[in-house]
Amino acid sequence: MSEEVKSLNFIEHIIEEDLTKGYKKDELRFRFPPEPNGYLHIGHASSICLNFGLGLRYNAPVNLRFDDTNPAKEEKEYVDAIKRDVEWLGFQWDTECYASDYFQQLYDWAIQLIKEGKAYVDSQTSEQIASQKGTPTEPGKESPYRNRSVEENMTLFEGMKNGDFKEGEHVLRAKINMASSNMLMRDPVMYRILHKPHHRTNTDWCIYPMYDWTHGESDYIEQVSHSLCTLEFLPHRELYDWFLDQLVSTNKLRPKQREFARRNLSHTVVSKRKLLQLVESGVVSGWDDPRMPTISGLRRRGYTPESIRNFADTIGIAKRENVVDVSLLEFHVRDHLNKIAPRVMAVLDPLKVVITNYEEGAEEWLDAENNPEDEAAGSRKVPFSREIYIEQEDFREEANRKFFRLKLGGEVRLKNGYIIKAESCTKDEDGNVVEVQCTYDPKSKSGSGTEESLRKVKGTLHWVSIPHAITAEVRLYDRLFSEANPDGNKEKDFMEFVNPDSLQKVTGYLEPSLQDVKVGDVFQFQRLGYFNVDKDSSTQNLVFNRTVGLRDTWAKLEDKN
RNA sequence: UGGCCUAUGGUGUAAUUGGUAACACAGCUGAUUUUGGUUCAGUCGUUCAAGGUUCGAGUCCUUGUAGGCCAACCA
Repeated sequence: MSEEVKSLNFIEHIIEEDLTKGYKKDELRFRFPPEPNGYLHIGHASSICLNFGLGLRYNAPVNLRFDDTNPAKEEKEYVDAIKRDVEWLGFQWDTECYASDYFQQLYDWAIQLIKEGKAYVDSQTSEQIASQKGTPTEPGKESPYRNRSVEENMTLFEGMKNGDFKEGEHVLRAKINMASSNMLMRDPVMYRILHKPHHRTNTDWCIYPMYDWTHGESDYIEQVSHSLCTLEFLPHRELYDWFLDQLVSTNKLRPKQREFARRNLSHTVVSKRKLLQLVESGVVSGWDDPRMPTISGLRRRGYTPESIRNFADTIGIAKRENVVDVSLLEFHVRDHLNKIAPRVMAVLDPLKVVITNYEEGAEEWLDAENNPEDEAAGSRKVPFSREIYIEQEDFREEANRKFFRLKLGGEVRLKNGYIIKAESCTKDEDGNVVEVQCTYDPKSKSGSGTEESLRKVKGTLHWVSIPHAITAEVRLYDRLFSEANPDGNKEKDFMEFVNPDSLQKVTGYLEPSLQDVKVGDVFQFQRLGYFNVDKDSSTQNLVFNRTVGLRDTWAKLEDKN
């Protein structure tokens, strides 16, 4: 296998340059640092693939670190879900880390800053502090508490830690520069009081470090060489570096933060807050609703880890604003499923066909190939009888030459079966066709090798024998949002673009081989799309999700007319 | 009216670091096909604008334009 020459993204360029400038390869270390306050989505998948991909590329360890500094929002449930998702995507972390493991070290370092006169306790309200912050165009004002003595700061900070104060009474701030053009450098808060139990440290602490005071220091503790985050953290870099400047020792590796653009996907939203809103408003059934762009939603929908990784690989990483078309994701899942999904026959919108010259009560079991892309997949038997279902849209009383399907007087092959000819049809009082009467050519059986079986007819239809069919609930999904970029509109809230028809449930008639499927099994319902077995499924009540439809050039042709 | 970031086909990303603008998806033709799927062949279309440096600019410089980020005791 020859190594394909693959171009590097800008992060890889940075690393390559660092390697030439003295970094040693075994010093490289990365991390994926989610906050456990929600489920991972496709945007995170991109970040996961970036960090773990780098780990694979450079044979470097990658930590999974939970940024758990805000007990008000974080829960163990999310920790577990995140671990499950990363593993499912196929990655292995080196060490499972928690920012909360560093609370004591962070506290000790904070004491050090206080002693060096680089941090102080501010006793104003958050409103007062905010009002002194200034604006991007005006400098801020210094707090009246900015020049407290080290002793007073020490006493107060210890009091904060010991629970002597109520929430909001004091905060610890870094003493930097209230006139900085970077708002984050205007004496940022390092600690706040929160009398809330933490999912790991319980009530050990009632002061919690802020993101900026935690993240770079955690990277430093773990000796992460390249700390990659999204572009909105770019202004934080100056502060990240300032904090590191205060405590980095020269014999240890100094982490560097670099930023990349988050990936947006068309026809959906990728923001935990907005996804939470969809869950809480009941628009979707939960974080793993198959319409959700969460990793758990995609998994339930039938996406494979390979397809998501290939997608992330293809879209790459860069610094500009982007909205990736969801059709690219769909391409990758089709691409993978085409190779692995067994083919079966299912009818979702049935029309009864009676084969008038086929003996009543007779049945035969026909050979059917499981996957033309994979000979090793073998074959199975499907039952055939006098009465079958085909799709409503596969029959028209009359149609032009472009219509390759069944029409009166026309012939069509039943997949894996016989060539049939439509002779007549019956309609209900509204004029809808309710049954088609056909004749079949007994010598045209698929694979029989007869001259008739080799005849070419233009159309091939999938079908299912009515007496043998089993039923299932089939859930058909459409895009969750009607707008390509639902959160790109300044006047309208993204919730206004929710597609009310994103879920349609129908009863499907399936070939009986589907009786014993397991949750998660994937299939191609021939000519319809890829489907998997939903977790709501039981032996009595099968439930399938449509992962994605097949490419449909016929539908496009129809749309044009 | 501050600071910072970004700008390459419809979409996403490349371009040996100043040397022929390409890859994937989408679109369109056609061939193959017992899935209007797959596969194969072909096709369409790109450097935000204006100046400048240079033998040569997507790449460097200047100015402009457009978009984004920054004023949580969130991350």
